[in-house]
Amino acid sequence: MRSSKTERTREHIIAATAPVFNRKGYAGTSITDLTQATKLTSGSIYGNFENKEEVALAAFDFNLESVHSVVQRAVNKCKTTKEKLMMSVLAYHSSQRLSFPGGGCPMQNTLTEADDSHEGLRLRAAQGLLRWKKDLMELINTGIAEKVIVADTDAEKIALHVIALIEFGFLISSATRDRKEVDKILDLAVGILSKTFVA
Amino acid sequence: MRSSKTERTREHIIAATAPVFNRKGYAGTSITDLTQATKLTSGSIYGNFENKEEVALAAFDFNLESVHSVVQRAVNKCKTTKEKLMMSVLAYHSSQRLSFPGGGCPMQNTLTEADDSHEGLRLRAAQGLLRWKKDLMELINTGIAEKVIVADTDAEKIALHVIALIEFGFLISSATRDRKEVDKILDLAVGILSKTFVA
DNA sequence: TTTTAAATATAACGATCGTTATATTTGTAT
DNA sequence: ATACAAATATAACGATCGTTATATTTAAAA
Repeated sequence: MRSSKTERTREHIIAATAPVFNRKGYAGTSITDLTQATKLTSGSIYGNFENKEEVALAAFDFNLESVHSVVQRAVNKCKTTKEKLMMSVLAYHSSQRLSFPGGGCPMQNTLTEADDSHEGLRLRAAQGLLRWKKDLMELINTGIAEKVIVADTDAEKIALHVIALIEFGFLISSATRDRKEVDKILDLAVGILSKTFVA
Repeated sequence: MRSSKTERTREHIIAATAPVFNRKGYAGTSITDLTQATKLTSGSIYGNFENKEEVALAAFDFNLESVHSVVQRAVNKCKTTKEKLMMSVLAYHSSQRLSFPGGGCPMQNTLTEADDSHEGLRLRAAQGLLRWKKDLMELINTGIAEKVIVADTDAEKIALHVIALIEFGFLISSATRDRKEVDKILDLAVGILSKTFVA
């Protein structure tokens, strides 16, 4: 029988190191960083993971799921498709103050670091982007079916446009360290969405 | 007299290491990477730079200037303000095949890596973003003065919107490794710009 | 409670990290 | 051509890198 203690230790390592990886990147994170974040020794970490990369992959999944579930929870509280779509953007608004992992968007962080090296990480991040796009497109297409979004809307275009602006929100947040700047960008995304709504 | 040989060596180091830093990041680039890229020894590099960070800062400036000058050259070939604005986006189009430094947008790479650590790099990248925004805003405001852009256009909003989409173009390029995906995003930026033009 | 296997800690490995002291080569000015 | 200073190479430094072998502790099964 697989010990439940083992499972919990593994998940403790992932949860504790995920924000470190997101802040310092794969190359910038050392095993010592992992032992400090987990209060465990390197032997213990290597007893639960094959190597640093395996921890990084699990940490990335954890970070991506963190963002996704936080947004999804906010979206699921909304009743109408229109409200859900709006919340898909507004969840990132500073007024929401939802608990995203520190250090920006894990997807963007990973895609910019793992250009050629770290192919495993790059693939996972790319898949995350596709899922995000798919989720938004499904919401948009539902809206079209419900006739609350104009029929000839290009769902993929709108989805990518919205994602682009949210990602830039993360970027400008790193640059300015000013929450309000993010909100200005998100307003643009709201504007893009609003234009697809039937009058 | 400051030897011209010295100057040239310094610039050789910068030019040779700039693409390495852009691809592998600051933490991911080692002194050995620098000696291999320059065909020099570590002693020679430390004879011309105080430490790794100083090389990285110079390399970042070089990368940013590379992108900026390539785009600026294309923009300056255009006659009208409208054409210049369009070229500010289309310069990134895959059909242009201009020589950007490999590894994506140096500004985005640096801002995502240097969240808390590497404050010097972060500040430089933030300044680069501000300059880019300013350049675009000036172009837009010129267009307004010339009455080719509608008077109540919010220059800052449009500039940020365009930058956001171009940056996402770099990101999606890392994710999909497909040039055509970038062009789809740039088309959105063209659309944003077009809507500001007077009929 | 005893046995036993798994989880964790300890301690070390060779390799590479960024950096520097020193030797050698090179270019420049006389 | 010689002397001298600057540029570069050589070689090493201590520190830390990621990883592993081994010892110790812990928890589950009997």
